[in-house]
Amino acid sequence: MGEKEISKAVIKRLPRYYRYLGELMDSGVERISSGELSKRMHVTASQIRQDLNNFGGFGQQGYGYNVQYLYEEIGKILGLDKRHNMIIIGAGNLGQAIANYENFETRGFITKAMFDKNPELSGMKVRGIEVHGMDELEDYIVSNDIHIAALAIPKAGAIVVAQRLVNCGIKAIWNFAHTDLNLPKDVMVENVHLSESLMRLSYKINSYEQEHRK
Amino acid sequence: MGEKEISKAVIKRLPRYYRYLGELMDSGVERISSGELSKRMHVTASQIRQDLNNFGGFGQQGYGYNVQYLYEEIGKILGLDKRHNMIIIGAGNLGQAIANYENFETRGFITKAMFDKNPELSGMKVRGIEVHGMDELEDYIVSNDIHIAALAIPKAGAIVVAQRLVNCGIKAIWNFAHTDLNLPKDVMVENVHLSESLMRLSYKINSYEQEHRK
DNA sequence: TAGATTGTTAATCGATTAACAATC
DNA sequence: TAGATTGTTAATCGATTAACAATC
Repeated sequence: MGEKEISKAVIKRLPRYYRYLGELMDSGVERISSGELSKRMHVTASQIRQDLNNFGGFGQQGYGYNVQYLYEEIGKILGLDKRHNMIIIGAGNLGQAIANYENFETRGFITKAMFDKNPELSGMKVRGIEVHGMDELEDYIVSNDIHIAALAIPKAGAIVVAQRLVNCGIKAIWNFAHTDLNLPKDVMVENVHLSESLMRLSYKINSYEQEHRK
Repeated sequence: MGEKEISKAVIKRLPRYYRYLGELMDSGVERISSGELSKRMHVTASQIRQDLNNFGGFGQQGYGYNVQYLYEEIGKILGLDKRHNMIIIGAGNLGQAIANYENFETRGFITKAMFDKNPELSGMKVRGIEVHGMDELEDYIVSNDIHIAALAIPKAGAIVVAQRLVNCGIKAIWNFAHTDLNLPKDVMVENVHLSESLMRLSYKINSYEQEHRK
C-alpha cells in the first residue's frame, strides 16, 4: 500500500544496515543508538534515523534500537522473509561462483538449477545443483515456480535469453551481462556490471594521482 | 589540478556513457547529439550535457558529439589510457571468473598472478595466469609493480589480507568480500557486494508485489 | 543564411544535515 | 526525576531539469 514513495538512495543503504545489524547480533550486542551505529558505519546519525523512519518508528527515546528487532524488521522490508526459487543461466566460473554462495539460501533465495548452452556441461552438478541444456529453460521455469534468473552469460546472448525469460513469466532478473536489458516494467532488473565497477576504480586511482602529483 | 570537484553521481555514470559510445562506434555511428543519446540511454539530454561539461566542451553546436573523440576522452577521464598491473587474491570460482575476462586487459588492467591460501592450487593456471601461495604475496607485489588487488575471498580473511596489501604499498583494492574495508584514504577501494545487490533485487520484487496486490 | 544543437545559467526538485521538542 | 535518544520539522546542500543565448 505504498503511501509515501521511498527514495532510491534509502533503498540502496538498507542492505548495509542489515549487514551491520547482523554483525552486531552475532557479537551479542542487544541495543544500539543511532549515534553509536553512525560511528561504526561512517554515516550521520541523522541519516540513520531519517532512513528508518521512512518505514516506521523502530526505536525508543532514551534507549535506542533493539538490534534483533531492527534486523528482523529491515529483513521484512527487504523481503528476506519470503522464499524465491532461482535459476542461474550460464554455468561458467561466474555462474558457479553464484551457485556456491550458501548465504543466499539463508536469505530466501533457493537456487534450483543452472542452464548452459554448452551440451557438455549438461548433467554436471555444482553444490548439488544440476546443469540443464538451454532447450529445457521454459519448461523448467513454468513447472518449478521459478521467480528469479541470474544471468551470468556474455553480453551477446543476454538480450535474447532475457526475452525468453520474460516470455515465460519470470519476475526478476539479476543481470551480470555487460549490457542494459530494456524489459517491461513488471520485470524487476538488478544489474551487476563488473566492468563499470572496475572503471570506477580506475577513475579513483587516476584522479587521486593527478591531485597528488604536481 | 582538481579545480572543481566532480560529483560522485557523475562519476558513477561515466562508465555507462563509455559503454554506449563504444557500442555506437562498433556500429559505425560517427556523430551523435545529446538528444539522440538521451533516447537510447533513457536519461535526459540535459544531464548528458551537464555531465560532459564537467570535463570540458567535447561537442560542437549544431553538430553534436563526435563519437570516437568523445569515447577516447571519457576513456582518458576514467584513466583507461594507463596500464595497471593487477593480482587476484582467491582462486575460487569468483577469482577465476575475474581472471577469465579478457576485456579488462583491453582497458589497461593486466592480471599478472593469482594467490590462494590452499596450497593444492599453487601452480595451477587460469588463462595462463599462475596461482601462487599466500606466503609469496608481499614479495610478488613489490617486485612486479602491482597496483591493484582484486579481493575474491570470504569475509573472514579479507580484512587481514587487505592490511597486508596496504602494508606493501598497494594503490587500490577491488573488494568482493562482504565486508567494508576501512583503509587509509590513499588506498582506493571499490566494493562489489553481491549479497547487497541481491537484497536490492529482493526489495524490488517485494515492494512491487505489495503495490500490485490489494 | 537557417536550422540544429551545444554550453551554461537559472529554476526546481530531492536528499542530507541540523536542531530540538517529545518521551522513554 | 534527570539523562539519553528518538522522531520529526526546518535549514542547507547538492543534483537534476528546464530554458535559452551562443555558435557551428
